[in-house]
Amino acid sequence: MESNRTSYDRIYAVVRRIPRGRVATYGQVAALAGLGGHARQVGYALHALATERAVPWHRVVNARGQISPRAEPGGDRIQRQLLEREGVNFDSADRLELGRYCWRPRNG
DNA sequence: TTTATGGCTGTCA
DNA sequence: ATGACAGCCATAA
Repeated sequence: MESNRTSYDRIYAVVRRIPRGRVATYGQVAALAGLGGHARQVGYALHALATERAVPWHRVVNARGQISPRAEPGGDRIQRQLLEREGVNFDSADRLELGRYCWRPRNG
């Protein structure tokens, strides 16, 4: 069990489980990480990450299916590029269809 | 110990 | 459909 690890590590573990071409919302990741409801914490964890490349942080978007304006300049732009590179299409509103790309994790 | 911040979310108009 | 406001809480200094 990863219970010993910190919440951040749990979040990273969940994000790492997100398959390519799929996206998950912060709330979803939080719930899967056992933080249920603390979606924000996920954002902080990913922000604290900022160096790990082993975590597909770019596959995490907000509940609106949109990329949140991040602190780092151009960061959101990079995220979009990475997603498009994985086959995720964005519309004119810079959004993606959650019902289409939303990651559907199985029981576990 | 306290203070400040933040890659969110849900509700209301 | 979009725009605006407040709330919640862990991490870092």
